[in-house]
Amino acid sequence: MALDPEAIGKMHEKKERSHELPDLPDSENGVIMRFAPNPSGPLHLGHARASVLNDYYVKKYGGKFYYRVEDTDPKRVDPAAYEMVIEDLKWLGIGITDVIYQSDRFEIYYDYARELIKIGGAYMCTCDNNEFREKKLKKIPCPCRDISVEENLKRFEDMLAGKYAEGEITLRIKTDISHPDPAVRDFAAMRVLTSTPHPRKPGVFVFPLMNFSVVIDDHLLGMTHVIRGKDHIANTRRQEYIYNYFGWKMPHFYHYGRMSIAGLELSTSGMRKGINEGLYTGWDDIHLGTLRALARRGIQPEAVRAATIDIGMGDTDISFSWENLFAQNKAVIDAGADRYFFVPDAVEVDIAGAQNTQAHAPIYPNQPERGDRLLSFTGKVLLPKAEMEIGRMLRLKDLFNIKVTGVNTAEYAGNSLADARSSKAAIVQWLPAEMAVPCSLLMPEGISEGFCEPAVLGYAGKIVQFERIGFSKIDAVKDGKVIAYFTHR
RNA sequence: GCUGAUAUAGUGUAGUGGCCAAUCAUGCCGGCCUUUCACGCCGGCGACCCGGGUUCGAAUCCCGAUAUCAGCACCA
Repeated sequence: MALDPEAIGKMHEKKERSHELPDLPDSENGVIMRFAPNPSGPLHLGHARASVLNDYYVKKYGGKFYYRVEDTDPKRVDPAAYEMVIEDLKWLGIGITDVIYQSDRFEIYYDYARELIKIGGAYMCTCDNNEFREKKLKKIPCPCRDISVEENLKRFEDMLAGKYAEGEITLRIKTDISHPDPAVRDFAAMRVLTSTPHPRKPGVFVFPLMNFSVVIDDHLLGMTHVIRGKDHIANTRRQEYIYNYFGWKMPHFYHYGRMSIAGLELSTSGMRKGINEGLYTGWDDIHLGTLRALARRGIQPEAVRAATIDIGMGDTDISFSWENLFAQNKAVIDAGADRYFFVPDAVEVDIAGAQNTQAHAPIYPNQPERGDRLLSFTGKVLLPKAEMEIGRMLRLKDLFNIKVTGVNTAEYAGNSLADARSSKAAIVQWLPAEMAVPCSLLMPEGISEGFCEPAVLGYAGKIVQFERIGFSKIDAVKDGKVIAYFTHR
């Protein structure tokens, strides 16, 4: 079979709406990157950016992509998140090479901490946290900064032996106490935490802080490039000290700007609070920006991916636009979405003067070969209440014209489509009263109750387009009733 | 307060000194197609934050102002 290469190219052009991201340096032999979230809940749109961007380059250049679970703060671990994140990544189509749990690596961090102390790159600080902070802001070193390596090592082993209580001691990286940026001055690298047991390692009570464990792992795993949010920009500067102490090569770092989403709670803790308070039904509540909420609404991973790559990794702060995501999603789902009638806020209408007949409505107008839906007319139909203005002429789509004569009555007004056109009659969706299936359409602003075609009962889990309403994901079908989530127009 | 970053149409994005009276997508408006307010097609609307400077020439480089954001945690 001969294929026209040009035609294939065009097909791709239409499908791939997102642009190419700029090249990465030192990528000739592949890249090693990672997605390293804190397992505190399921993934949301913000995580999508981090994971998709990194994944994009690993797919582009080849190499490895680690999902590294940054569970070094037991206070911020939701055990359920371990599994949820994996599910979400799978849904998003992220190609994970390996999964690393930082909570499996405490001994490694301890070893490198000892090394760092030995080479004078870190010290064990027993100062009060607030006092240290005040000194730091005034560029004054704390007394612990000058203790000997031997004493530091002793304090370190004492810490591991449990001789210090929570908050009594901190491993600090020796940077430059008068560094112009107060954020980098002798930052903390390890601490004791006994109040919250770690879900995976209940016996551990000495925990590394992110800036320490991240450097150790990034180096050990051979990370070549790191793309992360600009909230880490100061961390990169801090981490540079550790790289330099060990003489390690730094990966290339990129920091993208902040992304806000209009009217949407994006922090995991905020969402959790809302769920606990009953404000949201769960992690997949339609009002949330979690990937599972988007999935439930009928947003496809390809659309999230395209929208994310379209945004790119610029360091400008941006406001995420639902419009752009919906446009991407529409491009993905339209061709696969069969068309059906959904009559919201339905009224039963007797139509006088019409013969019993059958309507043939195309399942997908642009592709007649997909077939028709057969809708029988026997005198009574369901119509959207909003269309029922007395005296108005309506065209029942794929059937005939009527004239509204009362709240529940209408009369036959001919078959001519041309008449309907010339009198500017609205072409409306309708249902035979006897074959209407109750259907609740959940929209962000509320639930629209109505009826849909019986065939929709067979679409559980799929997306249809309710004509004149919009795309909808059939969430559940039970007891002959349809629950649908409105996706977008 | 200190440190750093950013500033192109409603939104997102391209553009790294002349080819930019500025790209693409989305949005909006108009038209075509159509028994959906979908898809598709055609046309249109709409932007270089402000002020200096460098240069023959700046959206692109420099300085300043303003605004926004991030960090200054025993979070990530």
